[in-house]
Amino acid sequence: MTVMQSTTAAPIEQQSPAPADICSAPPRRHPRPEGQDRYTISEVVAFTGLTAHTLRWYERIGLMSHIDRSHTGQRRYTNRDLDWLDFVTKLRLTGMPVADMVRYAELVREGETTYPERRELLEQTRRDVVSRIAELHDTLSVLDRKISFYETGGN
Amino acid sequence: MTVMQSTTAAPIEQQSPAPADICSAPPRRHPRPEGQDRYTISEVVAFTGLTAHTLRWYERIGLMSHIDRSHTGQRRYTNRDLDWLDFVTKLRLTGMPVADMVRYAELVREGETTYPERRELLEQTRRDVVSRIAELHDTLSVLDRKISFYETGGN
DNA sequence: CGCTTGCTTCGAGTGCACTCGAAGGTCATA
DNA sequence: TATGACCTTCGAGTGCACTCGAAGCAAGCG
Repeated sequence: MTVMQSTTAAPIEQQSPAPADICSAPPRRHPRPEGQDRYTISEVVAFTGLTAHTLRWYERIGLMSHIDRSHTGQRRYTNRDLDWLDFVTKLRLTGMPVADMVRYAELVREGETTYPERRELLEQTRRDVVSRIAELHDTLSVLDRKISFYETGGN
Repeated sequence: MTVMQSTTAAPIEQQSPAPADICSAPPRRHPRPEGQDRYTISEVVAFTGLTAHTLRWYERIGLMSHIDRSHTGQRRYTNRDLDWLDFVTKLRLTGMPVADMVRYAELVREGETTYPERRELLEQTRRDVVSRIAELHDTLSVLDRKISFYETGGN
C-alpha cells in the first residue's frame, strides 16, 4: 500500500454503490486526520465517500484544479483540496448542476478580478437555497398534518 | 376546445422545456379556481406546470389512481386529484424517488389497513426532510461566509 | 517476485425522471 | 367540414451525474 506517513489506511471497505440521489449528502465515512496535508486518493475516498473514479472525473471536468502529484505521479490531495471538496459537496446538495460548479471553479482559477461575479453567483445560489428551505418547511408541515392524521388512527 | 363550464381556458402557453431539476419546485402557473371539480388535462397542465405527457405517465405508473373520465373518455381531474398532485410535488422536491411515491399511492389504494405502514413511510420521509433542511442550513452558513468574504473585497 | 495501489485513456453502461413524437382514433364547436 | 383538444399505444430520446471496466503501465512494500 502506498499510504502516507502516520495515517492508518482505510480498511478495504468497498466503494459504495451509491444510488445517486443528487439531493442527499454523501456518507462521509471518516473524519479528516490532523496535521497532515498530503492524502492519497484512497484516503480521500474514505473521507468523502466519493469513488476514485468520481474524484478523477471531477478533476478532468475542471471541478477541481489540478491536484498535486507525488514524484511518481500519484495524486496527493491537500487539506485545501478537501475543503474545496467539502464545499462542492455542499453545493451539490443544493441541487446546483455540476456545470455551474465548474463555472465557479473557473472563476476561482481566474483570480481576484472575478470576485464580483463569484459573489453574484453565490448570492443567487443563496437565494435558491433559502427558497428550497422554505419549500421543505412547507413539505414538513404537510407531512406533519398527514402523520398526525395517521396517529389518531385516521379520525 | 373542450373546456369545462366557466373556466377561461389557459392561453396556449407552450409546455415548458423544464430543465428537470428534481429538487426544485415546478412553476405553478395558475391558481386553482374555486367552485369547480372537473378539470381538463390542459387545465391541470396550467395549474401544475407539469406536461400532459407527464400527467398521463403519472397515471400509467400508478402514481395517481385512475382519473375520472368524461362520457367521451377524456380525463376530468377533481380537486382531490389536484391535491394529490400537490402532495406528490412536495414529496418530489424532498428528493423522494418516484418508486417510493408509487408505493405510498398503492398503500392509499389498499385502504385503512395500511395506516401504520403509511405513517411509517411518512415519518421516515419526515426525518429525511429534517436532515435535508439541516444540511441546507449548513450550506447557507458556508455561503454566507464566502459571500461576506467577497463583500469585503476579499480581505 | 508478486501484490497492491495507483496512473492513463477510452468508451460504454446505468438509473432516474421525464420528454417527445408518431400513428391513428373520437368528439365537439366555429 | 375543418380544426383543435383530447384519447390510445408504442417506443425511442434526453440530460444529468456518475459508474464501471478494460488495457497497459509504473512504483513501493514484504
